[in-house]
Amino acid sequence: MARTKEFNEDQALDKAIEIFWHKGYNGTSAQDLVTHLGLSRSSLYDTFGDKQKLFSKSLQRYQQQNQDAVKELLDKSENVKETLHAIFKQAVIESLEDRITKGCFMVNSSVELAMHDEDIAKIVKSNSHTMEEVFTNAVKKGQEAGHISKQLDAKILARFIFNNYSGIRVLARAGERDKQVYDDIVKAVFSLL
Amino acid sequence: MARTKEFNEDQALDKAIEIFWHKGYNGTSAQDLVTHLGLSRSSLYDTFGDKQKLFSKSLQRYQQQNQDAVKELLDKSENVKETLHAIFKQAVIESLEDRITKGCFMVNSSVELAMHDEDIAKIVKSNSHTMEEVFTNAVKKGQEAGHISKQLDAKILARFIFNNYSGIRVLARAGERDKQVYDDIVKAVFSLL
DNA sequence: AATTAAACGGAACAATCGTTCCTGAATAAG
DNA sequence: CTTATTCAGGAACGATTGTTCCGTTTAATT
Repeated sequence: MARTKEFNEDQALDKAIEIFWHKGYNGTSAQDLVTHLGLSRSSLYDTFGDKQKLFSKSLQRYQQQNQDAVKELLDKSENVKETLHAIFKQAVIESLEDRITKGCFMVNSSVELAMHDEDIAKIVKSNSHTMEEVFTNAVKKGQEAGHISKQLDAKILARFIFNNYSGIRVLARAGERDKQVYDDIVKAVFSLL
Repeated sequence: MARTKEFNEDQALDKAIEIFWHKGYNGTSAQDLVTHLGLSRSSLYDTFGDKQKLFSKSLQRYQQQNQDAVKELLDKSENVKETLHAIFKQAVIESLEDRITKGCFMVNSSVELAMHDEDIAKIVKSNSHTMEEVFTNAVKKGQEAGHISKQLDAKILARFIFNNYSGIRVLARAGERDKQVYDDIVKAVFSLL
């Protein structure tokens, strides 16, 4: 029989996420991928098809990783407002720590490709939909527990939260390094919850 | 002496804004520019230098056009909160009307290029700085007139407003066509002012 | 009318793009 | 040992990229 695969496909995908995230789709060349993933050109194309498919798979994997993390945090949480606050604080920390500011892979891809690539558009929409659902359920839970104001519907607040999350990631991608700017936004957002 | 210019440089820049806005920097080829601007390759390069310089000039022109419009609206306004609301409503309308969803040229460029091109990064930062100033002054004015809550500092609210504006433009770029989503966000934002 | 500088169309440039293909070595199971 | 499959490496593909150059046309000034 044949030789077994020597590299882990998921690990390779993680490397692909890194470089696509950093450089974007159009900014990443085939040579970049070969160098960064540590695979030969042939292995790369045999395994993933072409650049577009590799990108699509990378974005899907990124989506799942992030959604799972957020969903688990909120499901487990006994004080949803605090957990949401922690999620935002973490986003701020990442935005400031990251020497090469990458923002959010989903936001970046959405801006660069969603209107030109139907596959990517589908992923972006699926992500928005799921995140809205996750946030809505979380807000409902928080409202029932008395941690979050009932002045606005859960869905409205969920969309509001998601919108500010996107905005913060754009700020990060733009290279904002002043912590006070992020903190001010977070403060304003959570004064509404 | 020499022949006079037959095309209007600013009109050509407006055409450049259109196509760069739609396709992004990397997505726009030299041929795209020749076709869309209606200039010959040689005239284009003689006039604007190279692609990067043309992009940079386009973005600067876009920035000035938008800043001037917003600044004038807010300076003239007698009820800043209502004017801000109108600005957001207008952004929503544009997001929904635009058959080819373009989002915001500044946000798009920021995400695509700010971390890889110092010239663009400078323009983005200058834009953020100016918009923050414009919004801060507007909020102050609204707070003094009693139209906007004084619970949060003007600068905090200004950054908060700007962040949600960015978020909405990302939504638009991602192809969101459900008016309710935008309206919900605007409702939440203005419930805080 | 002669001069001069700009605008033009289009050919041509080298470089890079994503992708395919080939060779030979490596490694597993039969 | 044979066979099957995957690996790496690199040559090569045509297409497209951004850019330059050149010869011609155009029009304002002297």
